[in-house]
Amino acid sequence: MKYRKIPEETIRRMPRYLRAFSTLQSENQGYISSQLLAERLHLNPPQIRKDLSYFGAFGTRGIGYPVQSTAEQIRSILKLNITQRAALVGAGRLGTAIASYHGFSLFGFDIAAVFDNDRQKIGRRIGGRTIEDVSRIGSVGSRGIQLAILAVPAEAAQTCADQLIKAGIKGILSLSPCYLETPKRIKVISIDLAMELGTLPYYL
Amino acid sequence: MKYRKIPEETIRRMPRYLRAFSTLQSENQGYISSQLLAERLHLNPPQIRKDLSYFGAFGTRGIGYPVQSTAEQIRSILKLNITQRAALVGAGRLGTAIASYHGFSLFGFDIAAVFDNDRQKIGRRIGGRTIEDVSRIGSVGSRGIQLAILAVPAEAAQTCADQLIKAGIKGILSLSPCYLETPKRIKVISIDLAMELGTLPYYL
DNA sequence: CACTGTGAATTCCTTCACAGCG
DNA sequence: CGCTGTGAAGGAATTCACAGTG
Repeated sequence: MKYRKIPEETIRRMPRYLRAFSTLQSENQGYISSQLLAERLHLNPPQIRKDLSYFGAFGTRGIGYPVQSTAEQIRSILKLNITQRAALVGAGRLGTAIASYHGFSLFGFDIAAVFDNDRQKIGRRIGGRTIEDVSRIGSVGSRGIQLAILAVPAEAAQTCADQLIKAGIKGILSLSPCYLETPKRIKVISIDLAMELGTLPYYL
Repeated sequence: MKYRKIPEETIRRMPRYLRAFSTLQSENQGYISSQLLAERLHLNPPQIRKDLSYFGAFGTRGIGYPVQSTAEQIRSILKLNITQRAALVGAGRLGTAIASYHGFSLFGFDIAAVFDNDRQKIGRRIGGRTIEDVSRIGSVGSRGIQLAILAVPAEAAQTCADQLIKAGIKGILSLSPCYLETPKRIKVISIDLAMELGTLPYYL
């Protein structure tokens, strides 16, 4: 396909494809058609074919997509073929839940550091990591950490984000209910549970 | 404006507007222009004007939107002018974090019940509520609970969802990394932190 | 005059329909 | 033949440009 800008929405669906292909890998499936994959993911077959085709022709006509190699392809497109180290900032209840959540490893993430500003918490261990003083955030650059998960109170979020960016962080997943002011080169994904829940009553 | 279908995306932005207007209320601002609001929310002014105009003409030409009454309007559009009771299913680390998160109250949510299947946890209190046995989920209907937050392991999510729906739940916010099979009348919002994080390395 | 409200234009994304290939 | 890959069509959301109004 001649080059066309890859839609943002396609990128957002890629991890879904990867999860599906990972599952198929563990089921030892050899091939999967867009039809069958669509049923699993509740998408339309052409959507899947178009999405994947943005990155090249992975499929075999008449048969489908080879599970093994397509999984690898998607992993390398998303740069998840190498272990991605992430720092977790905030070791409160939410941070603790995240630190002990094993779902990240499927995508090759490694929560390589946990920071907090509470003297009580520093030095304690959660999810197998020792909580460090937030003042040591500057060390992430030298530790090969480019991503951060922010699970701090809204008031602290902007300050933490500033420190993280100064320390060389390139992408942030924020769970604080506020907008972060960041340079354009930094990719920020923001999730606010209350806001997501806020749309539900409308549909009642 | 003659009737036009309200875009899904507009609905998704409404809680953002509500949060902004709530803040403006507490700052005792009388009016706000789409221009200024757009700067706060990092949106374009016409976007905001169009979104709000789907629900009627709330603004005053030459001045802007009256903070107090627009906030009330949005609250009633989203059905957040009345207290919305929600059940939390799963009192693990994530559930505990959610139970003690105060951000929901800004939108008028009340976590009115917490369920878990772990005998160890039943009877204990988190976030001011007593954890109930998941077998009592059927009681939500009679307790005026129409919404649920699902924070259980992926394996348990579908079963819980089925029980919730049988009990009369109309909307679900799921934090489990899996697709829920539900009747079309049920609104489901699904958030998978690992998948959200999964897009970040792509942009590095 | 400064703002909102809104058709029209544009951009973006999805779906279709079928050509192309194993 | 059965599937993928893709240009073209269709649909949805955003942005523009300006008419309308307190």
